[in-house]
Amino acid sequence: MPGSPSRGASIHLHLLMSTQTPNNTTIDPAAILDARFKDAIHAAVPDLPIEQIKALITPSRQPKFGDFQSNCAMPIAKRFQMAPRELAAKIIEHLDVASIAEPLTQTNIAGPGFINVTLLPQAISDALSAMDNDQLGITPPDAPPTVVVDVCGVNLAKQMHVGHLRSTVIGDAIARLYERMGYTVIRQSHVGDWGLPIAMVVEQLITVEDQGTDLSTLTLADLNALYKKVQAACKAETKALELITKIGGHAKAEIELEERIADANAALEKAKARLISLQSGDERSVRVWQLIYDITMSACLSTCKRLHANITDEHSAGESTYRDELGPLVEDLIDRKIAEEDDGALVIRCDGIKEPTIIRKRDGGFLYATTDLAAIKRRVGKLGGDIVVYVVDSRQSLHFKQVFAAAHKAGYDKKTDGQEAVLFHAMFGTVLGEDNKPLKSRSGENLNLTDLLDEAVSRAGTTVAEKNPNMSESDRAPIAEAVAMAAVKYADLSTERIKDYVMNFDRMLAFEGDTGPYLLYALVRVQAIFRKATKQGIDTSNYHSAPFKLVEPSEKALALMLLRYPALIENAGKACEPNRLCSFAYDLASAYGLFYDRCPVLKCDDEALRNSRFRLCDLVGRVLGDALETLGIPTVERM
RNA sequence: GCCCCGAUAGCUCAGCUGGAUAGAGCAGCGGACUUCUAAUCCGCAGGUCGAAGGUUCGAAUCCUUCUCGGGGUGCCA
Repeated sequence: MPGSPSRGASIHLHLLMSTQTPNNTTIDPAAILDARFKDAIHAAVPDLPIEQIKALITPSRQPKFGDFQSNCAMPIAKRFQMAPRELAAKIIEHLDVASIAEPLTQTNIAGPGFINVTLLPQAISDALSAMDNDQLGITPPDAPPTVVVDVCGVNLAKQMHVGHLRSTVIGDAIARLYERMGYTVIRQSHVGDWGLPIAMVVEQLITVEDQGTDLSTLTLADLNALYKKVQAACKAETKALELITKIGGHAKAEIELEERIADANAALEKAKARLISLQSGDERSVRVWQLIYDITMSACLSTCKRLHANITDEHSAGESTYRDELGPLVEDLIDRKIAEEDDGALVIRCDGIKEPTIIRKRDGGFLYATTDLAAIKRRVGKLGGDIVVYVVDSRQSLHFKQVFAAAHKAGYDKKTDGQEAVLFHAMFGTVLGEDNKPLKSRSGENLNLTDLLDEAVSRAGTTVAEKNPNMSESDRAPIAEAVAMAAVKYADLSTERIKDYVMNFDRMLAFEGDTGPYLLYALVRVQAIFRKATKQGIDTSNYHSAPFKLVEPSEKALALMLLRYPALIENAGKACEPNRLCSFAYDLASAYGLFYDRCPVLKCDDEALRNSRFRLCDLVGRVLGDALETLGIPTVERM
């Protein structure tokens, strides 16, 4: 599809049509208003086809305009050459919102034709009561689609760095959002565990083992150092040689370079030979490879666990697991004339994409596009994915555009029932250094993920100790850990994922303002009220069924905020944008902050009002807790 | 060359299908703790939404051109 939007908002449209059934039992005032306005518009403008009617209901920006507004009158008036305010009046005449909103009159029409609606307090209370259940008002679809989420994607013999943080944290959050919506979610970590770079490391390890080194004590840090070393050793500096030869004169330098290049080429040849022995199942090669795999995955999965990311061994589907599928897959593509030979290589050409997708090199080797095609085939055909989301660096955008198109051409995006899966690259921005340049792993010192997390915990520990001088060290440690993870993860999740990301310790580990710790703190304050109540002997057994009484503006604002939760989860999930949920969580916490300041709970003399506030606090705590859980951010009971 | 992405307050960022006076946080200034946890709350100040055109009742948002920055671009992953 030429000119298709690269932003993900509309990716699931066809899916929505097929799986989403309108919920008639909704209590969400915004949804009710939407339905009622559509009816009224239809009555007022019968010529407008029903499927084109949009009620355009949005929360009002300012309290003086009421709680919600409909912006429907202006575009319709434009289309039918009517006066918008007159049309608005006509819509109001046909509008039946008596059960949930204050009666609408001419004074509700403002500006060019906005229709302002103020909800009845009872309607807000009823809606809150209705959402006060285990699901917090979120209803799963009747036939839940299956979503495969490509996350994490670590490489063997390499420590996780900040780029993996993004894929892991954002990917896990997207998976959690889908799970929260009731979809079936399958996480897949496409581990880079195959190919020449790994063979280089295997070759090197076998060499040092022959020299007497005990491999059983190796750590991931050792492997990482080794990886860099062999990468450098195999890199032939042919360009430098050309340059020196061109300038001429430096005979000695020229000879040195030639020697180095010869060494590099020799190392490369040995690595290639090792790759072949590895691929053919040579016992020793495989044993060393397995050792590298185990060391890497053990370290990375424990980092995932520490990050509170639900990525485990069962989610790992390394490139090596596709090795036996690549040959047959390529044969299939040749047989069906989807792939063609070009200059010795095998390529797939797709309409609208200039660059062909190379799936087999001239020397017969396969490439990462080949593996990714096999992955799509497995994820759609075998795992039954209706949606496959790739949470990968934006620099891979052309690659995925090619692979998706190639998969489509080959029909690998068709499920067994013939339905086409939605393939979506949920790209995220490059991690930049303080100098605004991409952090390259080559130049990278001190930016591996474990160091970052340790630093975060250390800083959090200092703050926790300051705030809780009387708390024991053993009590402080888990709090510091949770606060640190909340800070790091929220910093990563709260910005628009497509934008480049400037790596900044102070910002990432800040504990004040719009941060993860702020959200934890808000939750702690909710919970503290109930603890204190018990301590003071205040009865909290009756609030669960207490009617909501929304007296103060701040508690009404808090209530309206809560009601937005179910729709927000759905929108954030379908767009694969966890940052929207972050915004919501922050807004909710802020609304609670104001409520907390303005509305005493324990000291409230009116028992009915006190119970209402208890119930409101309880609901805030559960929604905020649910939002944090959906983001994958750990919580604490005190801090 | 071609393709993709970005540009909003001093700094870091929000801004959902075009809506009313563009919002937060940090930094700055001024207030609020014998009070449900002050990791908090309130107020002040801070803007030519990169530039110029266009579309219309209405544009940070859509279209065109341009500037700057980043990335990618046939045999690495």
